[in-house]
Amino acid sequence: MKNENSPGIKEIAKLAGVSIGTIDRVLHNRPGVSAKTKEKVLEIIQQTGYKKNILASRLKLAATRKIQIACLIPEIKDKSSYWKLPQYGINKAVAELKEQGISISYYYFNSFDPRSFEEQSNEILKKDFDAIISVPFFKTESNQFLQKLEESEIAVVFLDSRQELNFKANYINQDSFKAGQVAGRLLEGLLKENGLYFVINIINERGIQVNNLQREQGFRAYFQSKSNPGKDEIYTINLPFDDHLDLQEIIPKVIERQGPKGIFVTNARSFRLLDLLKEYEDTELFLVGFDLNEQNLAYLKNGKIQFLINQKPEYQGYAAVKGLYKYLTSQDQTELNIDIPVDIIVKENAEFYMNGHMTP
Amino acid sequence: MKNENSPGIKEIAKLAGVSIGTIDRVLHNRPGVSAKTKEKVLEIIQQTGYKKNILASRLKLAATRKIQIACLIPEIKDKSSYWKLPQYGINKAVAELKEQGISISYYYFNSFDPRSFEEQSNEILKKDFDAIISVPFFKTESNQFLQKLEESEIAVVFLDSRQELNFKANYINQDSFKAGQVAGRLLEGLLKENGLYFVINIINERGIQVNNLQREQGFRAYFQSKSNPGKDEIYTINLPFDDHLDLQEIIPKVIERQGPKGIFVTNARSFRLLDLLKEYEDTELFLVGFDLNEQNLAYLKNGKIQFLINQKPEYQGYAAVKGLYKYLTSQDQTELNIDIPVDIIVKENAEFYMNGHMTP
DNA sequence: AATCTTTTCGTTAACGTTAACGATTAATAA
DNA sequence: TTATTAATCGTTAACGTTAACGAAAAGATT
Repeated sequence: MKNENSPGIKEIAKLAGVSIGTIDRVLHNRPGVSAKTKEKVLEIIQQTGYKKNILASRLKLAATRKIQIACLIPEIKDKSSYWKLPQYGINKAVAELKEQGISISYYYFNSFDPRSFEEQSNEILKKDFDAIISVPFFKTESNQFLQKLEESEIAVVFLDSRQELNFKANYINQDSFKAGQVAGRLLEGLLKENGLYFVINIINERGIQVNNLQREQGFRAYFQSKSNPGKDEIYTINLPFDDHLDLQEIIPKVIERQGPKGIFVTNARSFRLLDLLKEYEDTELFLVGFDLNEQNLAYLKNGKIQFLINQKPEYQGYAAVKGLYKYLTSQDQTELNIDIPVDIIVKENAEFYMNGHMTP
Repeated sequence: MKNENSPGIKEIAKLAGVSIGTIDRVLHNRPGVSAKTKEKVLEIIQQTGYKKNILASRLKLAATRKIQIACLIPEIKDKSSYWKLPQYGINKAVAELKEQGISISYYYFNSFDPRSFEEQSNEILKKDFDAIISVPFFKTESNQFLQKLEESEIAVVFLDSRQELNFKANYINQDSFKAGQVAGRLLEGLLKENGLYFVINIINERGIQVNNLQREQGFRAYFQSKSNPGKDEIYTINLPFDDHLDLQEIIPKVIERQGPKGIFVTNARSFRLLDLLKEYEDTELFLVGFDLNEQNLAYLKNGKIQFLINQKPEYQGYAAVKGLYKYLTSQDQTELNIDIPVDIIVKENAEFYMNGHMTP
């Protein structure tokens, strides 16, 4: 059962009339080989289509120097923090790649404080990491970080959200605009023509997040693209969230309107809204929200939330590590940019997507 | 950056006071080691939690004997055959595992002829395969096949559908009952109370397929579980499909009824139905179907189909190979049984799921 | 021309596992 | 007892890649 295997370094050496040491030097761009022989070797590599055996390579390297990845994400304050989810996926991927020689180091920043991001990113730069997984929360600070990383040729993958930065980076995240469009489609199906809609942005002291804004834009774009646009009413309500939500604004605008209403909450906190709307249970609300946290799932189960959109945070982390491994071992960058599908969750299919199910 | 690596075979040998050859014999259950030393070695393996390095193992073994997988699926007649999709995923996984030493051999049967399944499965049994990927289309023939495979301890993974067989096997497929429930939920959202529904089973000469039946059952179960069951009307129509669909039955029952109607087509052929209903365009139909074939997607795009359910056929094949590899190299069976999520597809998120997107 | 640098290259020992091949000891037969 | 066979075990070379080490050749310096 011996097969015509792809050529190894030994075959290349024989064909080029040199030793495997020289081939290795060419492959790794190390000095100590004359221009002439280098050219010859590269030609043979081209012709034969030599591909290094990652198995053998990692077997050797895992014992000497691990692939070191740093992960810089927001602090995980409580047990149900969103950021536990990508971390779960990252840890899973690292565990799977354990014997390939890989290590992960976590750094945390305060998501209300750009300076903490800067401090932590500087800590990372002091070390000798091969790649970074992070989140483009703060525009200027992310740009600074990217600039320094570009100089030292360290790969970066951003999770969760995307914004225009001055340096190219890799993104594994959901297209929030498209997610907003999907939300529009789903609510329209429930309300039909001439619907009444409310986009609820739950904002913090730093204002609205880029993800949420893009979701709203997508939502509105969906209704604009209808054959009879303008027949629907869409209102945006920005609710500040510090300790608690203040419903002063929402009560007259939403509750006191007649007929069915479509509510689109652009972040993970739709459950907060519903917690406070308990006393208005007779209002006919249709709600689409984001993320499969415990509270949202409870409302999905009892029918207060019709649809949830999942952005597969666990898989984002998982895919980032796997993608980086592939890139660092094979120079294959294709898996570092993933447009996460807009998963639609209803009561009946919710279980599949919980507990960090890692299937596509 | 040298790390406390998990112990290798050499450490075990030293601790047990024997040579690595003996350890290897114990690990592979090969003869030539006395009961006493075997016991001792096993104890050390227990204590240290030794795990073999798959990297090194496959590096060695890939050169001598490949992992050989046979895949027995229905014939692929035309370019848009459903069975091209799992095959795509299988080939992708095999390509990724190429240097690990793996090979795939395809066998095809005629899905209308159980005897062709039997013949092909006998062909497979003549060879020396390590594992089988197939489809439990024919109950008695699948049972026969499983029995013979069990004797020779060959692993089996069934894709696509599930039915009760006399021998245990692994399944990577979507729970069709749950998919039917989801379809019920989606159509109900569009029709609201007291809806009028039609379940369309498109059947062939061998009768209704098990998947389709389970989907119908799930659909009906959904409406049974409503708080006010019995208010909805649900009719089942079995349409024979040989060369073409005959709409004689469907016209009076569906088209001539007043008001909006929900249509649930339990297989991939919803486009066939719509092809024939072109002349009745003014009827208010809401349609949920299965599978992202080209024709269904076209109807999704132009709004004739509201929702499609995706069963990720490419991923099923992909996961089968990856799961088998993990099982055959690490005795880890956990990835051989996957309950594929019921992906809900609308016009706005369809693109993510096309072209065999392999992300969870 | 002889010595010293520098450049260029081949040799070799690992990484951890596998399995063929011998070597040693124990068990049986003569 | 000695010869023969069987059971038990250690040694070794390989899988393909990596990189340290040192040898040889070429170049520069007195």
